Formats: sequence, C-alpha cells, structure tokens
Amino acid sequence: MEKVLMVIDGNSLINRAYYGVKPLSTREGLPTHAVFGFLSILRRLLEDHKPDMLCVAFDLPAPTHRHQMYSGYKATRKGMPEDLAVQMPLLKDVLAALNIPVYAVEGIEADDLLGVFSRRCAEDGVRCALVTGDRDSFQLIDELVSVLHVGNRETKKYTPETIDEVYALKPSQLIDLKALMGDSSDNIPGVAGVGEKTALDLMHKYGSLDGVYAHLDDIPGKLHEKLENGRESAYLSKTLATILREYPVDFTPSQNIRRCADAPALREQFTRLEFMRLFNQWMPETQQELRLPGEPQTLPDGVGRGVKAAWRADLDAGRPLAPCKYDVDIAAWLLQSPEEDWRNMEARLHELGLWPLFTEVEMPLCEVLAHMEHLGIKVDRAALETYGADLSERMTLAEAEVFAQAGGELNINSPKQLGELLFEKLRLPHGKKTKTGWSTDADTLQRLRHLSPVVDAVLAYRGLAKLKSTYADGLLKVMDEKDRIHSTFQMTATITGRLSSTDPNLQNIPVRSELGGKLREMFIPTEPDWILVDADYSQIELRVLAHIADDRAMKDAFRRGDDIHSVTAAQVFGVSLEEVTPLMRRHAKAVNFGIVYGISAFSLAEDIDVSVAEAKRYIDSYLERYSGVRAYMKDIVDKAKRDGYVTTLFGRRRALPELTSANFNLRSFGERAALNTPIQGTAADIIKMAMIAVAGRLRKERLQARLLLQVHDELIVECPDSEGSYVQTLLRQEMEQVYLLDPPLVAEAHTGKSWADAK
DNA sequence: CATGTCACG
DNA sequence: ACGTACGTGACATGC
Repeated sequence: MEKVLMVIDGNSLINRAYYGVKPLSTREGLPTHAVFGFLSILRRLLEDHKPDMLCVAFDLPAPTHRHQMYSGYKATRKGMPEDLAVQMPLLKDVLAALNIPVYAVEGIEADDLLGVFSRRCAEDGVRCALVTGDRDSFQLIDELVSVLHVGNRETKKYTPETIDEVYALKPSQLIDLKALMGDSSDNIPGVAGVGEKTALDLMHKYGSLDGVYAHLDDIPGKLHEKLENGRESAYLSKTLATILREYPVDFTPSQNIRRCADAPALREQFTRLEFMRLFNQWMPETQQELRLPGEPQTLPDGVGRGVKAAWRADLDAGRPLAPCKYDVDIAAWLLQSPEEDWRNMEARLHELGLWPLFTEVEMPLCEVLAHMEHLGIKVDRAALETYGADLSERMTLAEAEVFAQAGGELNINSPKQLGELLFEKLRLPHGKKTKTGWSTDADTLQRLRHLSPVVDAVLAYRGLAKLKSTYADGLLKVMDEKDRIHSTFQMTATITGRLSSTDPNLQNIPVRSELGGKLREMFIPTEPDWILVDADYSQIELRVLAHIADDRAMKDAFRRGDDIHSVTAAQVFGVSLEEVTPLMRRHAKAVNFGIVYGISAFSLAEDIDVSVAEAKRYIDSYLERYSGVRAYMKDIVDKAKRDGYVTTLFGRRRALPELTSANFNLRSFGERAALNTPIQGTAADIIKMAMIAVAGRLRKERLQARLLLQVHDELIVECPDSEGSYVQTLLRQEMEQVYLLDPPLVAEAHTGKSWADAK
C-alpha cells in the first residue's frame, strides 16, 4: 500500500483555529485558544486519515521572493494580532514535544513548502495530503496529491475530480484563473475589472492565460480593453500565484514518519498551557503497558518444543512453517523450572505474570530469529582468507621473537608452559593465581611489560592466535556455498533474558582493536547493490537504571542529551563539565559500568589502576550525587532477600537462592546479580520487543530489508541501497519508541557497505 | 571434560 | 573478615 504524508500549512491552520475557537487563556493570562484549536483539528485529521508521515510547514516573517518581485505583495494584510503572535512559539514547542517535524525556510512561504514537499513525495511514490485553510494550494492537486481544506464547519477533501466539479478546470489551470481575477487577500492585482465569473468564462473558452491573449482579437468591447491594459499585470500575477515546486530544502518524506510523543516534554508543555486533560488523548499508552504489534496469541492447544529450530528447518527446507504457538522449552526457561505438566505450566505463567512476555515477546521472536538464522550474513571469503594468511605470517614472526627471548621453544598457547617460562626461568614477579598456577592473562602480562621484552612478544602472539583460530579459521569453517554464515540464536541459554549466539558466535566479533576490527569489514550485504544498516541503543543499561532507580540527576543528564560519562566525571571529581579531562571521563565510565555490575572498591581499583581508597572515594561521591541509584541499590537487594527473586520491568524473573547462603562470596554474588539482572534483563526485553516491531514493519511495508543479527543492544539489517535511508529511520524510530522510558531511549543508525562501515 | 584465556555487550 | 564487577561462547591445552 502507498504511504501517505500529511503536510500541514501551519500558519493557515493556526489562523483558522484562532478565529474559530472562542478565546481561552491560562490563569496567568497567556492566550492559548489558537494552540488548543490547532490541536483539536490536528487530532481529528490524524484519526480520520491516519497518515504514515506527518509534518508542519510555517512561513517566516522575512520577506519572500514574491515581495522582491512585487512590492505590493500582501501589502494590504494586517499584521498578526498580538494574542495570536504569542501563540506561535507555544505551538512550535508543543509540536516539538509531539515529535512532529516542523519546516520553515527563509525567502519562501509555507505554500511553497507544500509545493516542494508534494513534488518530492511524487518522486518517491508517496501520496501527499496537504492541509490548509485557504485555496491557493489547489493548483498542486493531482493523482497523488490531495488537499484537505479546513473550513469553519467541516474539512473537505479536494482531488482533481472535485476541482473539476467546482471549477470545471484542471488544478494547474487555477494559476491562470487567479492571474486573471487576482486575489484581494494577497493583494495580487490580476486584470482590473475582471472578477471570478469573467475569469472562469475566459478560462473555459481559451484554456489558459496565453490562450486568452492569443485570442484577444476575438474578444470584443470593454473586456478587450481591460485585458489589453491588464496584460502586464496578469502575467505578473501569474508568477506571484505560482507555487514553487523546486527549492533546495533538506527534506525527504521518510524524515517525517510518525513517532510517539516525548512524554516528559509533552507533559511539561501541556502543564504550561493548562491542557492537562488533553495529555491522555495524545499520550494514550501508559508507561507500564506492553505496546506490541501483532495479534495476541491465543491459548495454545498443541504441545511444541524447540519451535524456533523447527521453523528454521522449515525455512531451510522451503516448507511452510509448522503451526505452533507454544514452546515448552521457553515456558520452562521463563519459569526457571524443569518441565512439568503442561496445563500446570500455563497456569504458572499466568500466576507469575509471565504470560504477556511469553506470548507477546518470546513466541513471536521465534519466527523473527528463525528467519535471521535462515538468511545468514555474507562474508567476503577472499578477504578473510587473505586476512588469515597475514595473521599466520605475523604469528610466525611473533613466535620466533618469543623463542629468541626465551632461549628455546615452547607452546605459547599453554598457560602452564608460559608460566614456567615467565615465573620460573625468567623469575618475573607473579600476580594473581589461578586454580592450577600463576595467571598469565593479558592484565597480568601488561604489568610485566617493562621487565622483559618477551612479554610484549607473548601478548602480540596471543592476540594474533586468537584472531586466527577463532575468527579467521573459525568463520571460514562455517561459511556455506554462498559465503553466508548462519549462526544459531539460543533463546533459553541465559539467566537474564538475553539471547546468545553459537556455531558460530556472531555476538563477539572483534571491534575494540584495530586489527580485530578489520574482520567487520568482511561482513557485507548479500547482493551487490545492497547495504548494511546498523542501529544501536545509546547507553541503554544506564538509561534503564536511571528509569528504574528514578534518579533525578541521571535522568536530567540524559534528558539534556549530555554525555553521561562526562557528567559523572564532573560529579565524581567535583569539577565543571568543561574541566573534565579524558582520564577523568575514562575513570567515570568505569564507575558507571561498575555500578551496573554491583561495584566493589577493590575491583574498581583493579580495573582503573588506582588505590582502593581512591576507588572508594569515587564510589562514595557517585552515590552522593546519584542518590536515587543509591536508594535503588539498597531497595532492590532488600526486596530480593524478602522475595527470593528479582524481576525486570516486564516481569521476567530470576530466582536468587544465593542470597540466603551462609557463604559470603556466594551471598555477595547474589547481591550483585540482584542489582544487575533487572537492568540487563530489562534492556534484553526491550530489544526483543524492538526486533518484533522492526520485523513487523519491514514485512507490513513490503520492504526488502531484513534483520540479520542482534548483538544485545544493536541490530544489523541488510537492504537495497534505495531503501537505506528509510530503513535507517525506521530502525531508529522503532527502537526508540517500542517502549517509552524516562529518560527516553535513544538509538542511532548508520548505513554502509560493510559492518565496519555501518557503525 | 575442566581450565585458562579472550572476544563481545 | 570474608574476596573481589554482570552476562555470554570458542579455542587450545592437558588431564
């Protein structure tokens, strides 16, 4: 189905509202009725026409190209009444809170924006409904463009047929009509002495302004004289009456896809205007409600398991998907219990509030994942082979270096042999120990670097060996004959609700190191003219924390759009935002992560290499500033101890028997898990809902774009080049709007020719 | 098959 | 005083 963009002539509509609604003002005397009227009309329009896209165009006070052509243009217009003028900025604030894009361009009028936008829509095959209170825009009407004319009583839709009924002319002929008859409201002169009736007669006879003047000699008497004298004025009027269709404006239809309102901002605006009763009309979803597309699943009546895997097999074999609404494995996983009697499981899911999650998230996700697995993602085989060969060469060099420094051969991959070299033969100081000996992990070796040149060589070898075995060789091994890799997304593998990825794991493809990151350049679209779109949530876990903990300072920072790690640094180090150094920010980032994991001063100290006392000071001042987080940390652990479990925002639960353990370590672990699980798990719930929403829209809108991967806070899609910018917007909006948090969720999307490129 | 290590969010 | 950050999966080693 064709999509519809509704473009509103903002000035025209607010004028209608101003004159059509009886005066209204706030207790303090701020006039508000034009905004109120505008919103009433808008709501009615949205209900009646349900446009897919929406924006508002405004005039600017500056003179336009028409004033430059003709100094008399709109000269007889009185200025806007003062009590309307003050409402213009109010309206724009409300539109911003409603997430409705607003356009205004210097030098041209709202009408011209309507002309330009409708032309761009036509280019994209998008229908366009122009909303206005005057008739000038009728000239823009064609098969794809209609005008919704807002009158005092009713809104009437104008199409080429209606124009024909009313004027017996084509829409484009209305320009010439106006050139002849003029327009008193805009002070367009036309031909003096020619009114609507005469002008219509002339147009019906001669078809156009040029036609009239070509047949001037056929026209007798006084009219001949008027036309003769008014020739220049008529042609000037024609230019003035012609709405622009081309103009350099940053606009594409898809920029205007409908979005939910920004709830906190809208609340603020409606409070200011004393419109609180309107709030629920514009913000119908309550914050705690699941808002998911698709049919609710009905009670299951067949007993299935491994449904996603079965559907994947159906897709691979080209069979229709076996009907199945219920997966016992998933039910058992949600219930965290071994499988039991089936009706009993259903009752338990209801009892524990897991039914919506089960039927509206997990089960619909089965099909989404089955498709993702079935499609797979393409990898550039030749590039990967070259990369592997390059790693081999480098490994040989690094290995030789280690052997030279060590004065003999050993298996560097063996922690045992490596330990013997470093801590016995070379007598380097050892750090942490493991169950079986001294640790040789990267962190330990890092501290020994300055003591022996062999250490750097070992670190280099280790890095190369990892890339070679797990990624270069590992991925080549699992590519199919079309160079695609089909991972398996495990739905019941984690304790927090996340997915996991196996055979191969595509959720841990390197990105942090330069050499490792090269791998992502080899993940490419299936078809030559296709691209990848990568969309990821920005700081989803900290935003979830701010929401759950209802922490004022953290919410404010996110709402302002500040960099959260810098804000935290400023708080923790007691400096202003401008004074935050990169080191301070890095430390603050570690504190933010630490908080999400259930921090201890010791571990933080270890992580950022400061003293434990120093780390403790960071944590203390953090919790001092983010007092809501402090309260959350205490409350959630207390609650978990009382209940024996924690839940996410959507009711997913994790039992925590560790909390009653006499073993300090085990108990501490339980406390950290109690803290972390609601955060990590809520984020997992949200991206799952986003995946279902995205897949639903791609399907509904018959886009070729398709989901390929999920990496916890990131979705990767491939699509034809031509769909790129639309899909980019679609992803960002679905991810941000799938559930309304306070602070809001923010997602970013990028396109590119490879995974690396689309980041 | 357990262990250590290291890749990701 | 305790030991020391949440959640995963793959690979190589070595018992």
